[in-house]
Amino acid sequence: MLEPIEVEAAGLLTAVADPVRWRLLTHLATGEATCVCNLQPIAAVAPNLLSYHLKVLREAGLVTTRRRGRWVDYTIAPDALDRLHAALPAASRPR
Amino acid sequence: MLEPIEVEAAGLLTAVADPVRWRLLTHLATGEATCVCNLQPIAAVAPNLLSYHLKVLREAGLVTTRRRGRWVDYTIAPDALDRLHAALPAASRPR
DNA sequence: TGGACGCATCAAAAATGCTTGAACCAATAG
DNA sequence: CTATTGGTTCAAGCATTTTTGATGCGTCCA
Repeated sequence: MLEPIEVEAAGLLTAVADPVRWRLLTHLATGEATCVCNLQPIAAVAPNLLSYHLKVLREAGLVTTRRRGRWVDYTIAPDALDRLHAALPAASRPR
Repeated sequence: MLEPIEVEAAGLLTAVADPVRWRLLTHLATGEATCVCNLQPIAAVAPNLLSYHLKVLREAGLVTTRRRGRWVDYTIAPDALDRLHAALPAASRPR
């Protein structure tokens, strides 16, 4: 019996529970839009693999993208950090 | 190049990024020591599997155990929730 | 219009994590 | 002692993720 809240929580946490994605999100946490080429040295993985990890963050709703000419800028979602903190276990959660 | 802080963070988050362990920790978050037999209905998994998940939480330092007769009580670590919040990505983290 | 650049997608391989069944240990009860 | 109860550990199977190499797609520049 999997409650919706814990599926949501576990899903969000899974998205950041990876060193590469954690680094990416930590960098984006400044709020600045950053093109993939500038995220490359932060992720320190192959380009296609970086794409994969960004997709995971995107599908978790933690980042948004916007094409700018040849580049694609990634931006942290406004509520991303709040949602992550809310996803952590906490005392006296209503069941 | 994996920095210690992100290994620690990813490790902690991985430990809670599982529905069963998330439920366990959420229950323990009240601070009450609880024997495995009482955690059983919360986890809703086979006894040995519950043991496995508790071990993961234990090795992450999120819970502690104490034997009481035939039973083993699990308690959330005092700093567990703080450490989890600190493990989330945040803006302007010192590099 | 051809080529280069930035990035995404795909399928298959490798790694990791979860689950299961059985055996095992510690503590109490009979 | 022996049996039972509460938990743990182990090895193997299964599923999900992560990684890799190749290919494709949109945009810009010459």
